[in-house]
Amino acid sequence: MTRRSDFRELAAILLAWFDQNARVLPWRAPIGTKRDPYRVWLAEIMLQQTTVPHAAPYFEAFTRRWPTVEDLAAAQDEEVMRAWAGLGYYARARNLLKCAREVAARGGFPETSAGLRELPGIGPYTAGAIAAIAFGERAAAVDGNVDRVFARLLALKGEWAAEKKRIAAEVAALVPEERPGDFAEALMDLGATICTPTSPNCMICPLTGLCKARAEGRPAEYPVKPAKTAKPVRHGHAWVYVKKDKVWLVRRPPEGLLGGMLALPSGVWKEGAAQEPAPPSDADWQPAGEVRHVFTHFTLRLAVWRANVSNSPAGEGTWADPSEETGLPTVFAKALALATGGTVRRR
DNA sequence: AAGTCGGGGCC
DNA sequence: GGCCCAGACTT
Repeated sequence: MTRRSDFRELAAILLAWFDQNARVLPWRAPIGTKRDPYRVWLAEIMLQQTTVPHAAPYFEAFTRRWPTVEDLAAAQDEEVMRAWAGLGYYARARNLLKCAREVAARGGFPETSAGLRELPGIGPYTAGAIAAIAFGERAAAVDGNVDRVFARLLALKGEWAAEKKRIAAEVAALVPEERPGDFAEALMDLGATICTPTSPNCMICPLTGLCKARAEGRPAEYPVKPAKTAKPVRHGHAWVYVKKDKVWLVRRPPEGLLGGMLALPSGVWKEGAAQEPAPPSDADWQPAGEVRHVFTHFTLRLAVWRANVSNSPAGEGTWADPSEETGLPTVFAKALALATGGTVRRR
């Protein structure tokens, strides 16, 4: 464990840097002013494994449409899933609604990290971030930025899972009594703007004098992470029923990949060789091309088919205007654009 | 500890 | 093409 004296000035240095260099972001408020727990929570959920530029317009749309947690709790599931389309990791949206309803029922957010941790979709990082930023608790918020910053500060070379545990302990010990939320955001801003993954700008880093990786001269070589396994390829087919200017959309089952989302009819996607096309019903199916889409743990090659019909297919579904439809996950938006000659609509 | 779960920008 | 990103949840 690092001796506390090594880093005893770290928080003060970082906060002074933050006072001059804090990013201005939609979910933030001027330093020293009170933060709305609902907005902090919503932003933290949207930002899980998601970049700031990607999440920002969704945050604006959600807070405009549902200004309070009670508003969101009263929303229809389908409306929230539609509004989340394109943001990814759709279990977040499902948990977002569960969480909003629990919070509305209990009359507000828990005000401690331990209490927040009990809510769906709130893990160790998010609980710490909300507790520190919205409630001023002396809690640590260790995200990917903070892991990287401390891997470099300490020049950690060991097994990554073990090093992350050590980092969590180090950061927890360094959170100041005053301004714990600013400390959390300062570390994230430092990681996002200076101590970046591939080319850290040590020349302007306020912590350069404390950084062991910098002293070694090779900061970009940290953190040392295990090699990732190759993605397999899965093949599938998607079926675009066209009736006049409308297309047939279905809703996916509530759990699993793209769970609860609007979708094109699409069979099971299998690893290995391309499958024989097996349309859900007979029609004059014409090939529209292939969509390649990369998911977290596999690559999909989706053959897209189109047929003009005059009646609705069997089963649950709705006719939608493809030029106006914004509720589809990206893979289906791409497939639909291919079949209809349109473009992928995104906010 | 490993696998599941999205999407997009950057190198 | 691989990497990363304000990670959580399940097994």
